[in-house]
Amino acid sequence: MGRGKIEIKKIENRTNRQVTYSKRRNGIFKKAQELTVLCDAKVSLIMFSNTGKFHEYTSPNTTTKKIYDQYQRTLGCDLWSTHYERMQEHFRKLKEINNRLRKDIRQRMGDELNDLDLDELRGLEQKMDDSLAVVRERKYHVIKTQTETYKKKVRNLEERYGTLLLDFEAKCEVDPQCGLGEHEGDYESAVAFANGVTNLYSFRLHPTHSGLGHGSGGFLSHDHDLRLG
Amino acid sequence: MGRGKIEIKKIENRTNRQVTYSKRRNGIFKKAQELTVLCDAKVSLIMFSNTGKFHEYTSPNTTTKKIYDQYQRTLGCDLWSTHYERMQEHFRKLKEINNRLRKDIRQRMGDELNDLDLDELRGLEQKMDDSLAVVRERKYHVIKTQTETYKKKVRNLEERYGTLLLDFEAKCEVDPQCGLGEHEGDYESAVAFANGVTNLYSFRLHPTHSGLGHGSGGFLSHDHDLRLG
DNA sequence: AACTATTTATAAGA
DNA sequence: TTCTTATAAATAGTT
Repeated sequence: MGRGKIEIKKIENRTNRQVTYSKRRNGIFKKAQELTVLCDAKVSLIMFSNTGKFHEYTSPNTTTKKIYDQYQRTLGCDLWSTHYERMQEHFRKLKEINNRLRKDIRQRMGDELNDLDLDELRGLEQKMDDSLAVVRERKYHVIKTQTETYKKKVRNLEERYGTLLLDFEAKCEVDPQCGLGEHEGDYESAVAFANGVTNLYSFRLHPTHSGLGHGSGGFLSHDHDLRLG
Repeated sequence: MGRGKIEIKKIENRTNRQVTYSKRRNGIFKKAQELTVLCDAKVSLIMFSNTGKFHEYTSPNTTTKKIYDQYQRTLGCDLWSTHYERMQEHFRKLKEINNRLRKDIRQRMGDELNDLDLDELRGLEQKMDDSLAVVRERKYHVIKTQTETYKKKVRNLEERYGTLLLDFEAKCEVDPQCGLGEHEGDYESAVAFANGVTNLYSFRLHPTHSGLGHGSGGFLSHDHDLRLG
């Protein structure tokens, strides 16, 4: 219908194709609208041009979604249903796992023990006992590591302080006027420092204290708050 | 286009409407197909007649679902997207909860303790210790209950057996021919049964056994397998 | 379903 | 793009 008959095959001229698309698109939309009115039909017409441009016609009194829902009902579902069902299945599994985990935790917390029989209770107790041992072990390890670290720091500081003190003593012998009055008689402790003899240091500075307590045993007691830093 | 011009309004004659629907439907489908070829477009055309009959045209090399996906992408979501996104959000939350639960369990099992500091370790230990106490308590309770139940059953059976024995003795006195030879001299144990004196029964029937052991203490030991039924 | 007189759509040109 | 118009195509009413 036009000045000349055309063959139904892709129009190679870009402009021409676009013009034809535009014209025929309007033609189809008009026909769809007419069909809707004349025959009281529901139509959903979605088009994407070669260039990705989108146009649609949907009969009044309905929506694209409604038509698609009806489409799916008519064809006995599809489109989303498989995807949807897979999601539902995934949900189901996740929830199941979740519930198992929750139950496990609740049992390990001592709730919800009522449906466990004696064997299961003994198994649970055993597991928890083992796990508790691991946690204790780990805690002791952390305490030990921290203690060692601080011991080393203290020793290092003591040594450096002792060395400094010795340097001062030496300097005072050469120049008696250097005036470290308040340190007189500290030579002994300075030597001790230099050798890292902590107990002497502790005893001399705080004769009423029992020292830092390292190596005195019992520091692994789990009721003993040993935060060191 | 036809013998006469028609007004675009619903055709009231049912047959006429149906015929027109059929003719024009084919017309639109043909136009859609031509558009697809001429302009290299993608078309999805879904129609429901007045009577609910369904027809569709979809361009080759595509599917209704593909076109709808593109449709939604183009319109920036809709139709399913909100639902879909809600599902995704739900998924995310479930997974997160799941991971928290898993981590909690792993820590309670003694794995993955490395990122806990001393305080957290002490807290965990305390929790596990408390929970373990609850589990032990529950186990002891189950053991106790089971033991009590079986004790009662044994007592009840003893009593019924004893009563039966007494009845027999009485019957034999009235009719000495009743011939319970193998039970002669059992009167004493029968009375004992009737009074529920288990130890006597046990002792007389199995003089080398120490009885059922109830009330002997130590049966609450958790290393003692006490399955009773 | 086929026919066909007419209306409508549109290809090509402006 | 849009308008024009000659012509192809669609189709309303009829058979």
